[in-house]
Order: sequence, then C-alpha cells, then structure tokens
Amino acid sequence: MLKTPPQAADACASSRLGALASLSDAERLALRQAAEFPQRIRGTRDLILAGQRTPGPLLLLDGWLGRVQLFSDGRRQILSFLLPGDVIQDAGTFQPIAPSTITALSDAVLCPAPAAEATGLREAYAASAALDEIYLLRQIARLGRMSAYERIQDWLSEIHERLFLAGRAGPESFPMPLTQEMLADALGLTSVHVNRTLQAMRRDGILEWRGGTVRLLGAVTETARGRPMPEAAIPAFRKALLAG
Amino acid sequence: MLKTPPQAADACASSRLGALASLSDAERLALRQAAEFPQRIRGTRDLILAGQRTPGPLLLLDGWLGRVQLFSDGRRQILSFLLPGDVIQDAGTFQPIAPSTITALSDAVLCPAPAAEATGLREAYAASAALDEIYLLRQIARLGRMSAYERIQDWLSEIHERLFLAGRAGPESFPMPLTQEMLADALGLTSVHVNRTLQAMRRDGILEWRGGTVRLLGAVTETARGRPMPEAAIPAFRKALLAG
DNA sequence: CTGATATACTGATCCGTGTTAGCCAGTTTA
DNA sequence: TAAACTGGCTAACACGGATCAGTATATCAG
Repeated sequence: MLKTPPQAADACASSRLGALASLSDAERLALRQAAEFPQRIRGTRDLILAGQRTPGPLLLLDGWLGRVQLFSDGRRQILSFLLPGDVIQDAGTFQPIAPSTITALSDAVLCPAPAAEATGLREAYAASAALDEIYLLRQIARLGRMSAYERIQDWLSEIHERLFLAGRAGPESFPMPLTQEMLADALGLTSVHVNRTLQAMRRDGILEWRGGTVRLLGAVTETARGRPMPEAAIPAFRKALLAG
Repeated sequence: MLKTPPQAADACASSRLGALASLSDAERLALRQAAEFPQRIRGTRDLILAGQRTPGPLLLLDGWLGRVQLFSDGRRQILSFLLPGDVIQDAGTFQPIAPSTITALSDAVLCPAPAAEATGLREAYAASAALDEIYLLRQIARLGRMSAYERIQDWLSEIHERLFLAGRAGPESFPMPLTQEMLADALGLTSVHVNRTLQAMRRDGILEWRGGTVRLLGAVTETARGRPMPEAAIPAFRKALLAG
C-alpha cells in the first residue's frame, strides 16, 4: 500500500543529499539511474541482521526502516529510524558487518547507493553519516532525561525536520506510517502510555494525528520546559552543514 | 592526582588499537612518539564545545572523558564515555564540527593521534569508530528498555570490557573515577537511586566498589533476566573484529 | 456472514524511580 | 579551629508510567 508520490522515485534522495552538499548534474543523474533498479519490501520484516555481512550501501527511496535491538524476554528497542532519502551505510566502513538488525516498519523501496566518484556525493554521504550520529546522540538524551510528553514532542519535531529535508513533509504536517506501539518501542514507553500522552497533546492543541498524517500546531518546538542548550549540537551543526 | 601507571603513557592506546588491527613496529613507534607531547587536563572541565571546530583527532592516554548534553533547566545527560586508549574523531570527517560537547570527568591526558599512513592504524581507527557506534546503540537500548539495576549491570560490564581491551582492567576489577552522580547522569537516573541500586547489588554479592575500584563478582554478566538477543550486535561484531 | 487479528483507546491499580530532606565523614578554604 | 563543601548514604513520601484487563472498530480470511 505504498503511496508512491507523483514525483520520481529518487526525488527524496536528490532533495536530501542535494541539501547536504551541492551535487553535479552527473551525480543527480546517477541517483536517478540507481533508482531504476528498486527493491520493493512488503510488510514488516527484518532486512539485515546484526552481525551478518552487509550488502553495499543502500538508498532508502520510500517507506520507513528501523534499527532494532531485541531482548530475549520480548522487550524491543527501536534504536533509530531510517526515512526516505536516508543512506544506509556503515560507520567505519572497514568491515561489512552490520552493527544492528534493520527491520522494515512499513512497505519500503530501496536501491543501491551510487558510488561517490565526485566530491558532491562524497560530501553528501559524509554529511549524512555525521547527521546519523547526531540523531543517535539526540535519541540518548531523549531517553535519558526527557518525560514521555517531551520525548514525543522532540521526536516528532526531529522526524518533521528530517522528512522536510527529503521533501516529504509540508511546513507543519507529514505522513506517519508507524503504529503507536512502534513509537513506544522507539521512545522507551508502553503503547498504553504513548496513547495517553498523545491524547494529552491533542487536548493541548499542539497535535493532530489522523489517518496516517501528523500535523504539528505551532507551539510544538516552543513548549518544552527544559530544552537542549543553545550551544547544543544540532543547530550549530546543521547550520554549518547547510551553509556549506 | 593521576595514578600514572608504571607502563609507558601510550600503553593503553597500543594495547587497544593493537587488538583492533595488527600494527607494524613503525606504527607502534608512531603511537609512542605521539605520546611524548601529552596535554594534561586537571579536574572536570569542558574540553570541546558542540558546534565549534574540532582540533584534529586525539588519543586519550589517561583519565575518562564524557560526551555531554546539557538542558537549560539543569538536567544533564552523559551521552557516551571516552576511556584510555580511545580515539576522539568525527564520524563523517568532512567538516571539523564537534557534534557534542566533550567534558573531562577526571584528570586526563591527551595527545594528537598519529596520522594513519599505513593500513594497520587506518583499520584500527575505523574499527574504533565502528565500536563507538556500537556503544551508542547499546546505550540507547539500555536507557530505553532496561531497569535501573540492569542498566548499571550492563554498563559496568561494558566498561570492564573496554578497559580490559586497553589493558587497564584485571579479569574482574577495574578503576572507577566517577562519582555516583556522574553515573546517574549517564544512566538516566538520580544519584539517590543509583546509590540504592548499588546497595542492592552489594547485598546480592555481585559488586564491590570501594576507593575508586570496582570488582564484579561472577554472576554479573549472567544475571539479567532479559538479555540482548544472541544474534545481537556486539558479540558477533567483536568476534569479527578480533578474529581479523 | 463468522471468526481472527490488529490497532486505538480507556480505567483501575501497582511499582519503580524521583523528590525532598536530611546525616555523616573527609577535605578544602578561611 | 571553624566553616563550607563534596560525595556516599538513608528514609518518607509523591508521582509518572507500567501492568492488567478490558471495549470498540476496522480489516481480512474463509
């Protein structure tokens, strides 16, 4: 049930990577050509297992994936999300061993990432990896020191920002294919409490979430009582990224 | 008040990096020479601020550092620890912008990391970066899905393993320069509750912690009710690392 | 149509951890 | 020597979020 956008399949990758570095026409063409051999994933299943060899770097063209850690008693933690336009690559690409399991959280479309033969794509991949690290750090701060309400707020605005980079979000709304239980597994909560907290946010008039679409209303980014410090990583870093 | 070990200052780096890749004599010499220009840090202060330009890659020769996120209302989250022998480098080294603040958690000694001119050091740095990512993922699972008791257990065994790699730990004990409050800031708890939980672990006979030294007794790695799955990242990954 | 399954949602109760407010020993500062 | 401060430790109480046990609705297979 993929809502394939009217644009070309590679639009999200071109939008995102083009925002991270300036790409030549040849590089944008390479992205388009890579997208001509898509791999389609149906439903929610594991794509890459932790500890196994990885395929080469991939581009996510549509759908959401998650890096996941399972516990033997059934607990699950979604470590990070992979959104359209994201690059799936290893940190220190020296050994093609996946550091975590990657699972599909919705129907998805992947393709091999074109080799970075010129500086544009090389810079874009590096910036993408650097952003990935920032999102991991932010996830740690979220889980360690934020309340349920704050976690959801902060997470929603991260997702909005990331989808916007990929051209997949409007100024205050975006598609949300996750169930409340998946969100709970990402934010270290139970689905029951996620539901209650979402109700509270609706009551507070800062969130609408119906039919797979989220709308953030105004105060979302302003409301938090204790925000990350002004000199925190993300703003300065992103500014440096997007300025270059 | 640095308890400088009887060994050479570079021993921890040589031990750790030598375990991650096989180093030539020339490379080990380069490590020793780099350690001849140490920078000594006294007390707990910020070394690198998020969003600022970074110095080049560094080696931590002694002491503990932490990557930290502060909130405007005083909450603090220690995102990750840097231990002796660790390399301080950027993820996608394309822009020398620090993604997070790094602060000294004890007296510490740093030196510039020697350039990776041969394959041994290059592989070791890459493996080090890959391990860093694994530790971040593990921290997320810890904060998201473990109880206080489990968090401390899991964290202690991670630290033990890492210090052991650097030759700074015995088979079941290691030095611990942190206060309980720092530990709380890392594990998303309050210092009061960290203290309670440590008491419980002592009562259970799995932990001794006196005078800056921790001893883990037997069952520490076995006790957890729900452990990360067998196919989880760390074991398979480390096996692949240490086999090569 | 039936039953099975998945998801959103709700209420009652419980418990793990936070909060507040200390005490005590050791160490630094005046 | 006296304060002042820090870090480990404890107790009483409060509260956020988990747990348990549902209901309601939609979708899907047969």
